[in-house]
Amino acid sequence: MTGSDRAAGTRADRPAGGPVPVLPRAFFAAHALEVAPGLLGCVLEHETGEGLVAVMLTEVEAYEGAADPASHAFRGRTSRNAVMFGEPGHAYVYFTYGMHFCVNMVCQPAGTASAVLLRAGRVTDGIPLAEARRVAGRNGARPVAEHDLARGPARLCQALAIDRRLDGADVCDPASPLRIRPSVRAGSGGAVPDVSQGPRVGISAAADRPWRFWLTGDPTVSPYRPYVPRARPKPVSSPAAEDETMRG
DNA sequence: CAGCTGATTTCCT
DNA sequence: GGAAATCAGCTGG
Repeated sequence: MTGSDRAAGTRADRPAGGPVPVLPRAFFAAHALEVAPGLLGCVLEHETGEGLVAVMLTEVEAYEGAADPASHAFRGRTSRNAVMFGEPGHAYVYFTYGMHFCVNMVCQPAGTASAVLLRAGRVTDGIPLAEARRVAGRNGARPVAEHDLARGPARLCQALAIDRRLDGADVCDPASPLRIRPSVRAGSGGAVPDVSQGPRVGISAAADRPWRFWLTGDPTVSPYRPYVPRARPKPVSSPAAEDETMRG
């Protein structure tokens, strides 16, 4: 590497001597339904000791608070969702299914819970590092297609190494390890991809609200999966085992 | 390709 | 005690 001339400088959209471009906090102070489509095309970056991985967002979902039964904040503030009630422009990271992290961008002024779930993106920087993270911890270690690196909310977090330590991180702070840059698709002069809208994925409540937004036709958008209740994990298979209370 | 299942922790009723 | 803003591996058609 040549050092000073091109360090982190593969992009020419940064004004010389100016501040690092990040989305202003006012952008996030609005309603999630307004913020969500505006996030498409923006770039989320996470810088760690391993290096930088960046993804251009291609799929998001809006969540309200008290008025949205599908929101984690629907039943009020808890230790898990506390960040959703705070200042906009911070990351709300939660852990689910015993193994996965998902990341949201907090919207609305402090006191009003609202957020946008980041569901998918296209890795634009640090592809080898993202690949290594995605195959880590697996035995078969089959290669991951480039368009699958951040296709899905938990995969996106794994590619970016986002975990609960980043819950509350300020993505509007240029000095933050996790930050978000403005859209690269606006004003480029080229064709602007269309935004599609449809129901949110994997939720049982308010499943009819079309609050999911994605870039039409983008291969990194996750497949739509409606909510389906799962059958009981272990149905009775032995006739003599009627004593279900035996576990104490 | 559609459908099902295990993994595994946090939160809520 | 059970569901959850999920994913990967496997099965069968």
